[in-house]
Amino acid sequence: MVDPMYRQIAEDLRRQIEAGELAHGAKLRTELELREKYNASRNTVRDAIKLLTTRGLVETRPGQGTFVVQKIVPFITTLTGDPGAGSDGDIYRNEVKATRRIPDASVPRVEIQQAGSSLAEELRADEGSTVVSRHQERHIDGTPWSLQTSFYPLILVQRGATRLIEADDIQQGSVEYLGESIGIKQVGYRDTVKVRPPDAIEARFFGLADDGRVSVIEIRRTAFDEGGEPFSLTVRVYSADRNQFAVNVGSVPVGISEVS
Amino acid sequence: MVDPMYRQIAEDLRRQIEAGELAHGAKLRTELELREKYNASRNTVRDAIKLLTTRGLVETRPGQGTFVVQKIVPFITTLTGDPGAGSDGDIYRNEVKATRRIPDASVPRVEIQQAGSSLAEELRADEGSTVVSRHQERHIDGTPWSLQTSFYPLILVQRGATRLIEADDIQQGSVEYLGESIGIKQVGYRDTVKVRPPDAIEARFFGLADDGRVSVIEIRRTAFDEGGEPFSLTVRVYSADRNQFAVNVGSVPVGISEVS
DNA sequence: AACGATTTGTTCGTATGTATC
DNA sequence: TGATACATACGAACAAATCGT
Repeated sequence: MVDPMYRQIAEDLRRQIEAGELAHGAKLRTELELREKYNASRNTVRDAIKLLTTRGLVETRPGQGTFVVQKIVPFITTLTGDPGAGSDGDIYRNEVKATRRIPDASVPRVEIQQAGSSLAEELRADEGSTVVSRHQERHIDGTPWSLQTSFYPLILVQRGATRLIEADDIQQGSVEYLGESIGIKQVGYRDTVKVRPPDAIEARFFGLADDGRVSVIEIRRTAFDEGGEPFSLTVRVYSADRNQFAVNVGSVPVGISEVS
Repeated sequence: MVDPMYRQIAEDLRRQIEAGELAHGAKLRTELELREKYNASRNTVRDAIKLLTTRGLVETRPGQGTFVVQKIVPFITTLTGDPGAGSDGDIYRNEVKATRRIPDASVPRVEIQQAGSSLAEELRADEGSTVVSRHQERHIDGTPWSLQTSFYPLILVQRGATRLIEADDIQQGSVEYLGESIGIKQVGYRDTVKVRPPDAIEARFFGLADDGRVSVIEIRRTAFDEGGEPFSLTVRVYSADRNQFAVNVGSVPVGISEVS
């Protein structure tokens, strides 16, 4: 009937945090002290703390102690925008500029690959057909923000969009570049949003605990040309605890403030 | 230099799962068997399994064993739609109908509350002003799908939209009802998407482990009238492991298939 | 730079409770 | 009811990270 002891301890600590008795950033008592206070073993206290860490309430630092997590100011990205832009770094630049933060995108890592079944389906290409992938790490204010990989059918390069296979940032934005170089016009795009645990690379890049506690948000953007055919796929991955997303439909007043 | 043993064990099990040596739904060896295989203590084996659980790879069932998680077919909800509709149950009905699943919404729980600072700001009302809240549990095919709470300023009821305070489903959709009853026209809406750990109520409703392993997705939809003023806020919460969301901008071909 | 004190991280062994078959 | 398997709890020891002296 009664909860296990480690849950009771966790609940008591949670209550103290919610009630403000333990402020953000404050240090909890040490495991030895809590062990005495609750008259439990150190392992049981540790189980309670582990529960709170998976719930995102506290974090432990070896050699220092356990601390109530700081409140993070989320970064908001608007997914809806100009149907003819925004497939690559455009939204990135606009959003970052608007909020006066300092952006930084790494030099693209360009690879030539064969499309797997999933990628081929999303680009409506044949499985095994050749694609160009451009991978970038993106930061804001020096902290990791997102990992981005864009895929383009190699045919676009053969038709003249040769800069796609150069390891340079396409400053004007890839959508504009494709329009100017080979006349592809983007008339729309579709984003799919999904939440999943991070893989090892993502955990390291975002500085997340590698125990899958914090999720990442994956947004896949498929861009369509005038014929309704997809010509690029951009996959962006964000840390779920620092990012929010907005979707505006119809007429929406500007300057909606951020919510907690 | 080397990883702790429980991580090595977890890594070995993960590799087996990824490689398909352990199929979806397959039962792992018992903790005692794994203890012998890896020459470790049972507690260490349990630490390894715990790591895989938080990563969403396996689940344990008392008295039965540990199993590789089944692949879940995600349910996709499109956030972009008609600017003049979709604030309440409309999208719900449309989406569910289109995919031939069986929807079921509970009778609304209607409450009269005072707006807190956050809610007041989102509705651009005064803090402490009175609002109507309508809360519903929504299922698909009999399984829990989302928790939904809509907030309306009480002034709308006083102006004649009296059905807002009746504990009946508004079959025609609240947006249409507000238009017909008191002439409020929705010209747009804004969704904000955020990921967070579930609270106790959400964990129980979605059947999630109550240790915060699986996140929930919270979508707050603010609806705006012709004057650009917000007149309703709908908060929907989904389980992050079974749901994805789509955003269409511009001209996008229909019938994009679901991705894994 | 070195050292000791403090604090969390890992690993073991053991015992008992609870859920399932 | 008994057997099996996971859940909880205790105690102990050593390792590793951090900090102040």
